[in-house]
Amino acid sequence: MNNPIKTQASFTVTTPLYYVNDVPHIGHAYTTMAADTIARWHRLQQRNVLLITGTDEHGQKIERTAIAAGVDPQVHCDRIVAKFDLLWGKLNIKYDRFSRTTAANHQVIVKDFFQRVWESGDIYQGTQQGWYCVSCEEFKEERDLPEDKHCPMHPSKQVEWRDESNYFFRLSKYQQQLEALYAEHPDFILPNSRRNEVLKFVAQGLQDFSISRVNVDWGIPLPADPKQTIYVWFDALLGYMTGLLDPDAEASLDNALAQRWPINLHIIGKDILRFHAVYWPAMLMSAGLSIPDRVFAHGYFTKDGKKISKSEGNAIDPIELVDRYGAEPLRYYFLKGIEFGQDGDFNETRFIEIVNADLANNLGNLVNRTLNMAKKYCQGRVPNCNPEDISPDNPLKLLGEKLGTQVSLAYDNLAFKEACESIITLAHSSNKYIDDLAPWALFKQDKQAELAQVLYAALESARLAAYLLAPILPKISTNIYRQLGLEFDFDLVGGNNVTTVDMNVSNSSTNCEHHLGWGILKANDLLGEPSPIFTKLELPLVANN
RNA sequence: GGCUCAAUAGCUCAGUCGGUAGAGUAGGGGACUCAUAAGCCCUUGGUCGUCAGUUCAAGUCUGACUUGAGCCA
Repeated sequence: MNNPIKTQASFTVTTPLYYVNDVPHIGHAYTTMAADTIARWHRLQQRNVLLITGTDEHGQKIERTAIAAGVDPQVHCDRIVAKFDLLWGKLNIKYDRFSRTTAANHQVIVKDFFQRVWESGDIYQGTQQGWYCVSCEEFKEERDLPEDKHCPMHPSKQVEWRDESNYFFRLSKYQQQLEALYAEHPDFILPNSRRNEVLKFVAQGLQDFSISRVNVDWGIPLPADPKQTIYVWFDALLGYMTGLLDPDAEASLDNALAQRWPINLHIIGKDILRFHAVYWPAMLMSAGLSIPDRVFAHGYFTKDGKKISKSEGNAIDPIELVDRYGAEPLRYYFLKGIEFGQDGDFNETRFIEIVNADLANNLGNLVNRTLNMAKKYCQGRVPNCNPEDISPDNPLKLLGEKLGTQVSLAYDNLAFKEACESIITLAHSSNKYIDDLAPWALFKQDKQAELAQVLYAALESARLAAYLLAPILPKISTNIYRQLGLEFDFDLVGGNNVTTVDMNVSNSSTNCEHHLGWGILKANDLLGEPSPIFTKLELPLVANN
C-alpha cells in the first residue's frame, strides 16, 4: 500500500506545462481538474498551497505550426495560452502560478540551471545522427521505423534525417543513483504499474540524451554555444522551477528554490512519465538538488470505448463540454467515475447517470428533504439537539466520526473515486436513516426531542458530505453550506486568495479544519432556504430516435 | 520483435491467505410520503476472455493462446 504524502504545512503541486502546438483537449482538462482538486484539499486543511500550471512553448513543432499559420511564434503561443486560460476559468481551476517557458524569468532559471549541470561536468559535445520526428521532438531508432520512414506516433509525418553536433546530458552516469532513488522511495512513481515500467526501462541501461538543437531558432539559446537552442524537454521541466519564483522576486535559480523546493507532487499523463521519472531526477541530481516527492501518472481516455484520435474525428472539446454541462458535473464524473491512475472512458450516458444518481438523487435529495423537514418541524433552525447527547451508536454519528480520516487518506493518495464513494455512502446511510426513523411520524406523534436528534444527525451528515466534497465541487458545497446557514465560500479558501472566513458557527475560528469532524452544526442556528442543489442533467436523445 | 498491465452482471468496478462470486448503477417488484417521480426495501442478471495443468478444491496459482491498453530513448 502506498503511503500518503507526509502531512506538512506547505504543499506544492504541478500539472505538466502543456505543449501549445494545439488547443487544449480533454486530457489537459483531466490532469488539471485533478491537480486543482488536490490543491483545494490541501488548502482546506490549512496548508500553504502552490498549484503550478503553465505552458511549454518552444521547439521546432511550434515554430513550424506558427509559420504555417502565418504568425509569429510568440503570437501563436499567446493565442493558445488564452485558450488554456479560458478553459481553466470555465472549469473553476484555481492555479497560483502560470509558468510559461517564453517568460523572461524562465530564461534566467534555465541559464542558472544549465550552469550548475555544466559545472558538474555532465554536459558534453557530441554528434547525433539519426531520424528525427519533429512532432515527437525526438530521435527515432531506425529499427522502430517503417520502410516509408513515417513516425509510428505520427503516421502522417515523415521523420527527417539529422546529422547534428549537439550537446548531451550524461544521463548514463545516473543509472545507479536513479535505481537507488526508486528503491528508497517506492512512492516516487505512482501508480505501481507505471513504476514497474520505469524500473524496467532504467534497468535496460540509460543512454545520454541530447539537450540542444541546431537549426531551431524558437528556443532558449544554449549558454555554452548560443548558435544552438536548448531541447524543449530540458527547458520545459525547468518551467516548474520558474513557477516557484515569486512574481516580484528577482529571477534566479536560488530565489526560485528558496521557499518550496522540492515540489511535493507532479501530476502528469502517462505519456510523459519517462521525462519526469528518469530525466528530471537525473538532471536534479546533476545540479545537486533534491528530488520531488512524487510523480503520479494518470491514464488516458477513450470515447465510448474507442481511442480518441483526430483521424477518427471523435475528439472531445473540453470547452464545448463545460459550456454544455457546467464545470462541477464534469469534475465529479472525471474524478468519481474513473479510477485515478487507470485508463477511463467518457460516455455521455454514463456521465449523466453517475452525476444524477449521486448529486441529485442521493446527496441533493438528502439535503433538500432534510432542510424541508427542519423548516416545517423545527422553525427553519438547526434542530435543538446537542451532538454530544446523540448516542455513540447512532449510525450516522458512527460513520461521520470516522469519515474525515478515511476521506483524508483517500485524497492524500489521490484516490478520488474512493473519496467520493465513502462520502456518497454517508449520504445513502443518511437517507436510509431518515426512512427508518420517519421524522414525519415523530412529528405527528409529537416526539420533538427524538425528531430533533434525527434531523440533526441527517443535517450534520449532509454538512460533512458537502465539506469533504468541496475540493471537487466547490460551488455545490458552498451552496449546501449556505442552505445549512453556514456562510462559507469554498472558492475562497486558503492559497493566495485567503479571505477571512466568517463562520456562522459558535466557538469556531476562521480555521475550518475541525469541520472534518462530526457535530459542527449548532442547535437553533438559523438555516437557509431549501432549494435543489443540483438539477438533473437530461439524457441525450439516442441518435436513431 | 522484447516487456508491462488488463479481461468478472447491460455499464463501471471490488474480490484478501486457493474453499464454486459481491457493490454501485441500469432493469423488475413492493411499502411509504419529509423530499428533486427523489429516497427506502426486495429482486432479475455472471461457463469469472479461451484451452490445458497443479490441487481434495482455481476468479484466485502455473503455462499457452486471444483481445485491448501502454512502454521500448
